[in-house]
Amino acid sequence: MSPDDDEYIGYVLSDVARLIRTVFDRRVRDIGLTRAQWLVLTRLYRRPGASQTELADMLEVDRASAGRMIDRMEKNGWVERRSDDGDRRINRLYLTADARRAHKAMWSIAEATVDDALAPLSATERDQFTRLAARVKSQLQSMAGANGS
Amino acid sequence: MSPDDDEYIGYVLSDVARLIRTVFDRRVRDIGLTRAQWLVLTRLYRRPGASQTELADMLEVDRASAGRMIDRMEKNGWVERRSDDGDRRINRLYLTADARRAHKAMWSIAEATVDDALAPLSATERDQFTRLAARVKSQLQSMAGANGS
DNA sequence: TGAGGATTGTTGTCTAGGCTACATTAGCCC
DNA sequence: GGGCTAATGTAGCCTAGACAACAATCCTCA
Repeated sequence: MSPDDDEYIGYVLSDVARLIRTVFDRRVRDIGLTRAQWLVLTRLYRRPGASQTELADMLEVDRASAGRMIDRMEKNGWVERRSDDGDRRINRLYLTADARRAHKAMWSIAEATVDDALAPLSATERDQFTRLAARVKSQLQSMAGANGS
Repeated sequence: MSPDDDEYIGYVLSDVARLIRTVFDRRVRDIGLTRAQWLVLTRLYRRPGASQTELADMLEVDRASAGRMIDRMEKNGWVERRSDDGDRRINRLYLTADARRAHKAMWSIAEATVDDALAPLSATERDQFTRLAARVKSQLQSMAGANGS
């Protein structure tokens, strides 16, 4: 493998993720949510009342990054911060009615986007691809968790 | 497939790419280049004297994004802008001696990182994974090129 | 009970990328 | 030549994420 090889898996994976984000964001631009924000939405839809740290864990993202995401989404009326009785450090997060309504629309766009992206693959290949990617992901998670190097 | 499924391929792929970037950047932090900057380096190593637009095309990235990347790398002494004789709009890009030296080191770190990430897969599986990802990528490229939707 | 350590969220500073609008410069064609 | 169009790079404004440092709060244990 050489730096000259455009098919190097490392390149390809970053590209795939960037392209998915770009395509998805373009498709849903008129709704006013981005892909990353929609991920927040799916998480809070399932677990309303989660704290910011819990949300960050679910998204596997920095606490600070999650906090800023919530800032944006709160400003735009998608998410509400409510204080926790009993622990004044915690913000409990809830979706607004608008957000709950948008959830379904966004999900079907997301599904269609991924379906389109995977269209060239057969059902079997999709399955293989998904399973292989999941294994790579969990390997990376342990590498990232192990404090680098 | 439901929003509740953490193994949804759409989630997994973004996660894989983000984790690779994080792990790689952490490993090479002391060198002073990030993964994205190292990608620039590999491209200019192969094609010294490329214009900014050509570089943007090679990276499949916005012209503006590429321009800012070059700003940062020029400031840090990795890249040089030289004006073109004959077309005053164009900046021709060249690596500095430092950058050419760093190229090899970065490449082996990149290779090791990807190798580690793919470690759980057999040789055959790696191959499958790479080929499947490449097909998904080219599908996404045509989707992104086709002006969204 | 009170001191020290852990947790939670925020802020600052950085890279990275996208889109739009724009000035400059080339090229082409009348 | 002169005017239109295309290409090039830049700047402004936005999201997104990482890391570090910090204040407020909570918890544990001596």
